[in-house]
Amino acid sequence: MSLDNWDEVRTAYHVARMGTVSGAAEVLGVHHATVIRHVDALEARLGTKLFQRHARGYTPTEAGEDLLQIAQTTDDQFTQLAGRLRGRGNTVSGDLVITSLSIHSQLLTPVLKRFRDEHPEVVVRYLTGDRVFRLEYGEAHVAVRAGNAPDQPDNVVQPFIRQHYALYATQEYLAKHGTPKSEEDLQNHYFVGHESRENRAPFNQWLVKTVPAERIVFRCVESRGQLDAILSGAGIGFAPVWESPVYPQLKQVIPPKDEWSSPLWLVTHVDLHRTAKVQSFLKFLKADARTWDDSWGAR
Amino acid sequence: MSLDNWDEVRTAYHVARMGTVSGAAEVLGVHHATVIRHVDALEARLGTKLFQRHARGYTPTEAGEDLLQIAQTTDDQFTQLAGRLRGRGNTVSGDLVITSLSIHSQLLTPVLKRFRDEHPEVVVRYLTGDRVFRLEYGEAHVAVRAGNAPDQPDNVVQPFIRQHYALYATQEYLAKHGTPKSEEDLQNHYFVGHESRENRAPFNQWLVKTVPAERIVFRCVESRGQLDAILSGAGIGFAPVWESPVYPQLKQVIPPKDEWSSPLWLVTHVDLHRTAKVQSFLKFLKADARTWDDSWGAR
DNA sequence: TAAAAGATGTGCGAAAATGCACATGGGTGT
DNA sequence: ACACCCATGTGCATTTTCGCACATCTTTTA
Repeated sequence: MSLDNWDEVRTAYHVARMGTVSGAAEVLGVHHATVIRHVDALEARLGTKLFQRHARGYTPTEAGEDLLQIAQTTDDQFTQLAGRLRGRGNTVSGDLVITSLSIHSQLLTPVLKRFRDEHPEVVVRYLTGDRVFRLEYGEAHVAVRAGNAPDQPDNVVQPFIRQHYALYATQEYLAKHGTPKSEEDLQNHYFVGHESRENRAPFNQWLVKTVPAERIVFRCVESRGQLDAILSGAGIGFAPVWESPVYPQLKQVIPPKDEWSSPLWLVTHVDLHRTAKVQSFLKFLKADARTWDDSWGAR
Repeated sequence: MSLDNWDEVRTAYHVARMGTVSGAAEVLGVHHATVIRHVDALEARLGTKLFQRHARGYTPTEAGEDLLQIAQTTDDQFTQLAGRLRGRGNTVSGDLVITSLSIHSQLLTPVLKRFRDEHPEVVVRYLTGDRVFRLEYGEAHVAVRAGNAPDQPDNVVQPFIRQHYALYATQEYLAKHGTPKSEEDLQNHYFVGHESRENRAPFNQWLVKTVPAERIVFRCVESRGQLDAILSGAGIGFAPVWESPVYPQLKQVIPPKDEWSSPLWLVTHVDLHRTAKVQSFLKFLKADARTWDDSWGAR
């Protein structure tokens, strides 16, 4: 059995430090009767006299000196802790956890790097993966989500950018199968697509609707896998327009259409949305994003 | 401003450890509503979210993790402290502080040494000096006092031994001035006595009454000084009978009288009197004292 | 799919802790 | 020696805190 009342320890600590009940009461901002009762209760619980009572005040016994020393370090540590925690609320430091689908890694990583350049005391943790990291469990501060606007109750959702898609193929593929002359001509080509026809991405819906199923010859669940398939010359497929500059071998077969694009959302948990760290990052991210549209020629 | 409510920290600590409010409430033995209110109050005071709330429980934020670590060590230290303090009440260990006048040092030191042999985990601190160390201020556990029975309200007083005094002189003095044949013959000798005629020691009162003032030629305040004066051959004087074996050059001029003797008292503060350590020492001391009377031939 | 289990969160009555006033008692200084 | 000052200690009224019951929501299981 351990000490189950830390406030009484704190009271006894101040009594030992001050030497008098009255002095401790003043420091603690409580009535001296409260201090007496705390000390009495603590001594009764421990079965040990902590103080020698006399007319000049309370003198710590051996046990009281022992407690004084322990509680002194505790008080120091708590003071430091309170300083850290209070400061943390209004400073941009510590971990900044961002999450998104793997496909957005190349888009976000440079921004994260630049943000860290401006805030060196921040440790960026960028979580990507198949599963969606949940803000409710404190797994991330900010999430970048695609598709329809999320409507989780405790999430703060902001529109980020529209993600424009176009149809790409490699030079190698086009040399072998020719370049589609028109959209009708697409029916004679081979495609890389999503494994499931049910996928809600707008360009996937368009593909399913436009092209015969047997022409979608390479299907992946992961966007990254689809990109790899296109890069290997397996067929024509969708890729974000911002990704094409990275792969010179990709040729744009059909330019982006508005109906293919899907919005990206910035999502934060309501508890963390107001913190300086998150606000600072969101502001930085949106400012940075404004420069993207120009360089890609996307709206 | 620091953390002024350690119990709330303790509550938050258990929440962080358990991961759920309900779990923490069970461990703490309180209602889960209390836990929620503690955490809310602590977060409000700190201005920082400590936990991410969700349907599965409370997940610590960065700040919560920080608090968890600090409070973990605090809990460990308090547990150890409680163990030490609880044990101390019933075991014979730690400091044992004894005080007496300097004159009793040679009497008590051997007993203290033997007591420590039986209780090696005890550290004996033997305070002697001119001033009386006060039990009320926790300066000592046990005091050996001479004279009338002390009647301080918070002190537990027990009779110890009677201290028998006799008149001594050195061989050298007796060779020079002769040995008193009778008590009347004392008037022709020289004496070592207390500086003040008012001193309440019974043998001093007897001396003042029996011997002309001009025959008390060497006067000291300290008993030790008087003994040194006798040893130097300055005159005849009183010394405790138990001290004579230590100094072979001392010769007993007149054997002890009951009216010269003064009682010694064992005094303890009421708060410490019941502790095992003090009780153990008192018992040991009284048992040891029973052997003294025999060897000194005193009653 | 529906129900059961377990978690958080809130209004209200009960209980406990607190503050206040006053008594007591020793220490200090004139 | 006396009075004043400061500190401890206690009964009582008040404020605060706690526990209970119930509502709500999510996850899991039948």
